[in-house]
Amino acid sequence: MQKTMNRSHVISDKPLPDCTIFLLAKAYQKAHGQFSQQLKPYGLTNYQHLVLEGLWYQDGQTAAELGKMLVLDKATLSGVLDRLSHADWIVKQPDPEDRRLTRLYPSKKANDLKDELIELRKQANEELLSGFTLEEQLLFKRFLWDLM
Amino acid sequence: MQKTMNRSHVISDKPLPDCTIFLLAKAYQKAHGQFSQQLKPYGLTNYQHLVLEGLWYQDGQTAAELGKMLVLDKATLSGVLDRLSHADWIVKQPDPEDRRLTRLYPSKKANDLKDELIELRKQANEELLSGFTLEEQLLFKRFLWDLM
DNA sequence: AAGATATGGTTTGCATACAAAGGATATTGG
DNA sequence: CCAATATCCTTTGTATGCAAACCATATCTT
Repeated sequence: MQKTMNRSHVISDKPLPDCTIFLLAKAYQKAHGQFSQQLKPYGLTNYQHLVLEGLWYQDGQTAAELGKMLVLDKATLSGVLDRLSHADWIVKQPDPEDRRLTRLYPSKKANDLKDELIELRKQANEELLSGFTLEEQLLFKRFLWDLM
Repeated sequence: MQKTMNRSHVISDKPLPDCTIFLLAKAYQKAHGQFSQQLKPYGLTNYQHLVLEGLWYQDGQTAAELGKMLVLDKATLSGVLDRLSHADWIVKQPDPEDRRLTRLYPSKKANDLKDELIELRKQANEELLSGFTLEEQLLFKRFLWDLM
């Protein structure tokens, strides 16, 4: 019932070591998990934080614009925005010129925590890459960037 | 400390380019999306395929063992296994020695498609990394590996 | 052996991801 | 000017991801 070990040359008893998709998933899983822990005290999720950063970068955006910028599906974004506005992190304001549009703004509560929350992300990134040299970090980010 | 070039130096009108967590998420999003498209004709999802690979690598595993191997939460795995067995991709067999355990086996249907499905993953990985040199590919995988 | 504890697996609850359909609101073409 | 079409956003349905609560079943302790 054992079928030799044709493929999947094991590295330290883990399988699929040659599957980059798997590695990507797990690297993301780890980064996501770490950051979400740090966001917990604020009652924010990763995507909610991401949306806030998007709005700090450019407020008054419509949901569609934000979705393009953050590469988020409209359906996904719709729910995130809903929870963000209910928790008073953002304000949804219908565009008077085109009533299909909803323009988005960070709330006062969000702006009061802006510096703190941006710093939090920076530190999370540094922590994530702390095992790499500066050169490796740049190379790694370039690789990720090129994948998109 | 070293907060030279602040954040968000825009590259081609996209924000947060210095956020590795974001880049990781999007790289994963892309890889995941591509592979899931290729799996669609088989009626399999990425995680379902992953579980099958895990069982081909070592069948008769318990859900807990598989979860450790694939770094999947047991709650998540529970649902995946349920759908896999309902669609006749795997067989759940309670362990007679310890009735808490459920041992998992690929079904005949799964084994008949084994080579095809493994090849599919290989090609998806090659496609994903096709823009990189062989050296870059190795380096990139090493980086991902080191993150875990 | 009985109670406490540990382990395996499922279920629940909430937050995504994404396809697909739907509703409201422009815009456009004849 | 109106029907066809396009756009924005929401809703629905399925598949995760993970924490937490929950059974059932060992195992350990006394």
